[in-house]
Parts: sequence; structure tokens; C-alpha cells
Amino acid sequence: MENQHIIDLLKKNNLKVTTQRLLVTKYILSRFDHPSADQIYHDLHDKFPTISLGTIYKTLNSLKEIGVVNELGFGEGAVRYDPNTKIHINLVCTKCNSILDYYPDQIQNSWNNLIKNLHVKPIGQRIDIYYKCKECQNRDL
Amino acid sequence: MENQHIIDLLKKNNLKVTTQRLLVTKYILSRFDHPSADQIYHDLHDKFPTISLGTIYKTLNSLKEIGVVNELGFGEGAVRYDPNTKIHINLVCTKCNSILDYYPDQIQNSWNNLIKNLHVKPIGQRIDIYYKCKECQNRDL
DNA sequence: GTAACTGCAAACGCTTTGCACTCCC
DNA sequence: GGGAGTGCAAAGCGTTTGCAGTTAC
Repeated sequence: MENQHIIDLLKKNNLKVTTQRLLVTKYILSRFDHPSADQIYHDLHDKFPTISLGTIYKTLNSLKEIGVVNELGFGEGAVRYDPNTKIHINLVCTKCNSILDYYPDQIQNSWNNLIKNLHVKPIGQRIDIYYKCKECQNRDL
Repeated sequence: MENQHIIDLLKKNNLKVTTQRLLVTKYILSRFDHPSADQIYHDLHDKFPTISLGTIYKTLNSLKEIGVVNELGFGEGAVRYDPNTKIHINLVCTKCNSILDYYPDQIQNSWNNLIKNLHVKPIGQRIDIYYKCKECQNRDL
């Protein structure tokens, strides 16, 4: 996503535009592997050595509040941040904790069909499939 | 579930049968609200005042390893334990964190249909829908 | 100018760990 | 009798908070 779009996005939501927020927002929106706060911190630290982990967390929480990212918490380890709020399936490797997005054909239709009799109004959803990724399977042989 | 079944379940998985394990296992299997370790601790403490939180955690981890419960981690708050490993939808209230199970008609068929082109072998799944429960909606009026 | 944001460090909440004691088999 | 399980307290880890200094607007 271009800088200008991110600036507009932040302004529209009454968030001041700072270098840190731009960096974090641009970074998370460009990533499809659902990084943790710590991964973001380490990756951005090269470009911007004074950024702090606290600011990463605060920014991610702001982005969560304005609906730009979803949190994916797990039983163990850190929360992962998912910039994809559309219906999709997270393929989660239970060994290395990698996460891959998966979009089956007609997923929106299938999903609508699944929840057609639901009596409540969803404000979000999460679909995970746990498996062992190729690399981890090979590593075990 | 009867005590004898739980005893068999533990023995079959090479877990020694102790009063604490019996209590925790029986308790979690009887609950449909996906309690946290702390909730379990407080509820069992009445019956068995010397049980410790550490033992609750250790037992839950053992039960997880033998596939009796699933962990539901969230961005905030404690992990919740779900004794239902069949396909179902967790209706999660984002306000009070209550969790309700939901079984749409034909959910297994819909799910099979959704993942029919998936090239990996699932070892588990999790489907959440986030919403605001009736009580929380009313409370906000 | 001022309210919001940042960086830092300390605090926090949930979970795991280490260890001496106890209990199941 | 021996190894697994328990209870306790301390440690661990990821995240939030408080606050003084800084920045966007």
C-alpha cells in the first residue's frame, strides 16, 4: 500500500501521522505471514533503530481498534497480527508456528451458507486449520 | 462422563490416576463454556481445597497432549479450554468473553466441502465468530 | 500551544519451572 | 521401592502502563 493511502487511513481515524505509525502500518499491511509484535520490532529496528517495542504494541492496538488488523492469539507464544480481515482460512503449522492464508473457491458463499441460520450479527470471524507444514514433515523423517 | 470412563481414558494414555486429575478431567468434560485454568481452579477449590493452580495447568496440558481438550488462545486474557474436539463454531462475545458452541445444520458437510481442495492433512481446526451477546447488548442501552 | 505520541523501564497477568514431598502402581 | 504427580514459590514471557520528554497539527 502506498504511503498516501496509509496517511489517509490514519487521519480518517483520528490517529496522528508519525514516522513510527507509518512504518508499522505499512509493514503489517505488506505481510502475509501474520508476524508477532516482536518480529515487527526486529524487522523495523534496522530501518529505524530508535523505535520501541512499546510503540509497536500501541500502534498494533490502534490498528486493531480501527479494524485494520485482527489479533490471532494461541495457547502458547506471542499474538500474531493479521492484516486480512476478509474471510479466509489460516493454515497454522503446529510445529514451527508458520501461518499461511488459504482461500478455497467460493469461500464467501460457503461461509454465508454455514452461518445462514445464525441468530446473531457477527462482527468478525476466525478460521484456523492446524497441520504440519512440508518443511516440518520433512525435518521429522 | 462417569468416573470409570475417565479412569480408563487416563490409564489408556499412561497417565496415573490421581484425585486431582479425576476432578479436573471430569470438570472440564462437563463444561460447555470453555473455562480458563483459573476458573477451574476456583470451582474445584471448594471440593478439594489443597489443589494447586500448577496442577490444573499440568493436567490441562496432559489432556491437550492426549487430544481430550483444545486450547483457545485470544489476544487478551487467559487461554480457554475446549473439551469439544468435533467441528463446531465458537460464538465468542467480545465484551464479556463468554463462549457458546454453535452447530449449524450439516456443519460437517459444509466443512468438508470447504476444505475439499485443501492439499494438507488437518490435525485440528478452530472456527470462531465474534459478536456481542444479548446480555452485553442490553447492558449497553 | 497543547494534546497526542514516543521511548524507556517498571509492573502486570498468565503460565511454566524447579524442587522437596507424596502417592500410585 | 521407584518413578510419576503434587503443591508451593519463584521465574519466565509477552504485553501493558506510567511518566517525562517530544512531536504533529
